[in-house]
Formats: sequence, structure tokens, C-alpha cells
Amino acid sequence: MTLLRISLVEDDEEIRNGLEAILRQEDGLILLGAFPTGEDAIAAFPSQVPPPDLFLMDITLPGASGIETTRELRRVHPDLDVLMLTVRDDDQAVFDSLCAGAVGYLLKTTPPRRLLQAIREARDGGSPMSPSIARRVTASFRVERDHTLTPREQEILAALCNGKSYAEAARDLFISESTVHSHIKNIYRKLEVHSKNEAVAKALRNRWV
Amino acid sequence: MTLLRISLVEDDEEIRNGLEAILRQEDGLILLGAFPTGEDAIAAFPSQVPPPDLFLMDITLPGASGIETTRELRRVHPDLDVLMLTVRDDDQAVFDSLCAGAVGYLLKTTPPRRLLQAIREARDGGSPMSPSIARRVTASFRVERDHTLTPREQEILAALCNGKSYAEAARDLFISESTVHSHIKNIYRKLEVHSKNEAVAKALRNRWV
DNA sequence: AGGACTATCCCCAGAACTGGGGATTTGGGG
DNA sequence: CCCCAAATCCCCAGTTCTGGGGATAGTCCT
Repeated sequence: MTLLRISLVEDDEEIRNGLEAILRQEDGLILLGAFPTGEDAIAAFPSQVPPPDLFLMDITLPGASGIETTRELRRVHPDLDVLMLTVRDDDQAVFDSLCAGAVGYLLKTTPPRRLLQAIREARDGGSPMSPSIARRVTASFRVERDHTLTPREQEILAALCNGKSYAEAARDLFISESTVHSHIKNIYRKLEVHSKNEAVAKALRNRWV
Repeated sequence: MTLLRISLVEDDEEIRNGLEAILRQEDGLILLGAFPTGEDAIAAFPSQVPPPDLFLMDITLPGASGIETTRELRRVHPDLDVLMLTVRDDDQAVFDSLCAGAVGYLLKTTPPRRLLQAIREARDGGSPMSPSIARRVTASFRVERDHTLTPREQEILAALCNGKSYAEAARDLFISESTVHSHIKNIYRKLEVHSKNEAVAKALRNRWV
């Protein structure tokens, strides 16, 4: 079994040393670098330098945040896996991290044994997350429709969300443009919007389509 | 510690019996029902009947799918937790399940020990997922921008995605409507679209905003 | 049988948008 | 120093959308 190369970014020296100790005494891992700032990490792995397999990343850092650092590291090394390790337990941090390309998200309350297990899980193609984080993620998919659009109106709205004009929606649904117009007037009233882009925005942001 | 009430839906009799056996011999759990179809499960828990704390749900079922069953059960009992347990390892099944309100997603290859652990994790406010499933979920958040919108153009696009008209966007950004018009023409050219709703749809579906 | 809702179609007028021009200023990069 | 991209502004003509009417037919519920 091949060695897993790891780096970490953590500004608190005590925690950083603690993590170093945990990782060093584990077989199968090799620590490539423990950086106090995102800038240090980015500077250490320009495009010519082969990066580690996995980064452990704090979020709250002086200078570039762990999220920005993740985005930049992955821009230069698209195959790099980044596992967030932070105290931050809020939607903003979680979703920004995932959008930046993080492969997992652990809270700092994670015990060492679970941390090591998560590292292996990430290597094996998983996405380890602390339970409360995973719940935030699954909850973000939930759809709750308070609106009362009829099936036909939902079809019309879906057409708008596919970028269709009145005329195109009419062709797609085999009805006249007048009928599309009628439906859209009803949709606007129910959603309390006044334009196509407002309706599309509301529909897509709420995952109605 | 209070007992966790569980029901399950699984059409294959052998598997269903196997799951029953696993759950029955575990302390802290009580099995409220093992149903072969979604319709049976829905019929067993009309709104007057207190539902279990957790449902284990297969997806591939005769009649109503596990996803439809989940949607219906949670419509009647909004606080019900549903944990998918299926062979299906594809984006469609995973995201449809989560949108229907599933709290977790396990593959049938999950060993009994891990299944029992996942049940406890779901009860404790987590969202247990098999590693490959979790990876699908985190990967769905990733953003890759191939477009080359300038910062200002991105601001304009963001305004459109908030439902703004030309005039409103102009007010918000302290520029004239003519300038908004100019920017939008450039945005349309770069994104290869020809209307606001098409641009908004493209931006939101790709998570650019 | 009547009422409510849905889906279908039409007209019209004003507002908003789209795409084509062109113009100026500013700040970098070669 | 010159060129170019970016941001700002303007005009115009044609198209599309928005919101206000109204109409007919079918379904479902009472």
C-alpha cells in the first residue's frame, strides 16, 4: 500500500503541533508540510511542485481564509483533495467550502481516531463530514413548496427555467402564445413576482425545478 | 435512554427478513413494521397514527418508489426521518431522495454494524451516507467557471439573478441604465444566451452566483 | 344545477428588453 | 508611448414582455 502524502494549514501553533504529532505517529501517512497561513501553503506548491494527496485546512486564518486557499490550491492542482478541519459550524462556511472544492468537512471536536479514519475515507473516494455538517448538507436539498402552482403552470415555469421565451415555451407545449401568457400571469400572481428572470430566480433558488 | 422506533420498506422478502433480524437483536431499537411496498407503509401511518422515529427505505419497489413514498410520508409526518437503503448508486437517485427529504443514504453493501451505527447517527442529528454517496453530494457543490466574465459583469449577472430589472440593477450599482445595457450585451455574448431568463437559468444552474 | 378551478384562446397599450451602432475615459502591458 | 480591455454613457429600431380586459370548454365538488 502506497503512502498518503498530507499537508496541513492551521494558524494556532499548539493545535498545529498537536495535529502534526497525531499524523506523524500514524503508519501509511507522510506529512509534507504544516503551514501557519494559506499564503505559505500556496507558495510551497506552485504548479511545478507535485502537491500532497490531501490537505487538512483550517478556515479561520490570518490573511487568506482556508476557503480562498482551497480555491487557489485546487485551481493550480485540480486533483488535490482538501479536507476542512475547523470550529466553524454554519451554513455559510460549509457551503462556501464545498463550492471551493473541499472534499470533506470535519469539526475540530473530532477525536484523533475519527480524524485518521476520515483521512483514509477521503483517500478511498469518500467525503467524510462531521454529523452536524452532513445534516446541513442533506437539509440544503430539501424542497418545500408553499406555492400552489398547477401541474401545467409548473411546466410553464420549468420552460422559463430552461431559458425559453413565450414563443418557444408555446411551441414546446403545443399551445398558443396567448395561453402561455395567461399561465404566466397566474404564475406571477401566485409567486408574487413581475418578470421572467424574477420567477426563474425564485424557482431555481428554491429548487422547485 | 429512550427506545428508537423504526419501520422499514423493502420488497425483497429475504432482505427484509434479514434486516428485521438485525434490528430485532439490537438493544435500544424497536421495530414497528416491515413493509413490502410503499403503499403499505403509507397506509399504516395516516396522520392520526404516530409514525416511527425513523424509516429505512428501499428505492426500487413495485408501485410507488421509495422516493415517492418518502415524499408522501414526510408530507403527512414532517418530522419523520427517512434513511435510504438501496443498491442504487447514481446521482438521479441520490439527489431525488435528498430533495424528497431523506436524511441519509446507505448502499446495501453496508455491513450490519455500520448500518446500526448509521441509525444511531441519524437519531443524533447526523446524516449518514455511504462514502461514494457522500462524494456525489459534495461534488455537486463544486463550481467550475469556464466563462470569463469581468468582476463588473458578474455583479450585473448577480443582480439579474436577484430578479432585478435593468432599471433596478442600474440603481443598485449606481450606474446608468445604458451601462447596464452595455454590460448585459457583453454577458449575453460570452454566455451565448439571448435573454435575461436564459442568463439567470445558466448562472443559477451552474452555481455561479 | 351551480360554483370554483383549470386550461385554452384573443385583443390592446405601455413598458421592458435586445441587438446594432458609436463614444469617452482609465489603467495596464508590451 | 501606444494599444487594448474594461467601464461608462448615448441613440435607435424592432421584438418581447407585462398587466389589464374578456371568452369558452371541461372537471370536480357540493
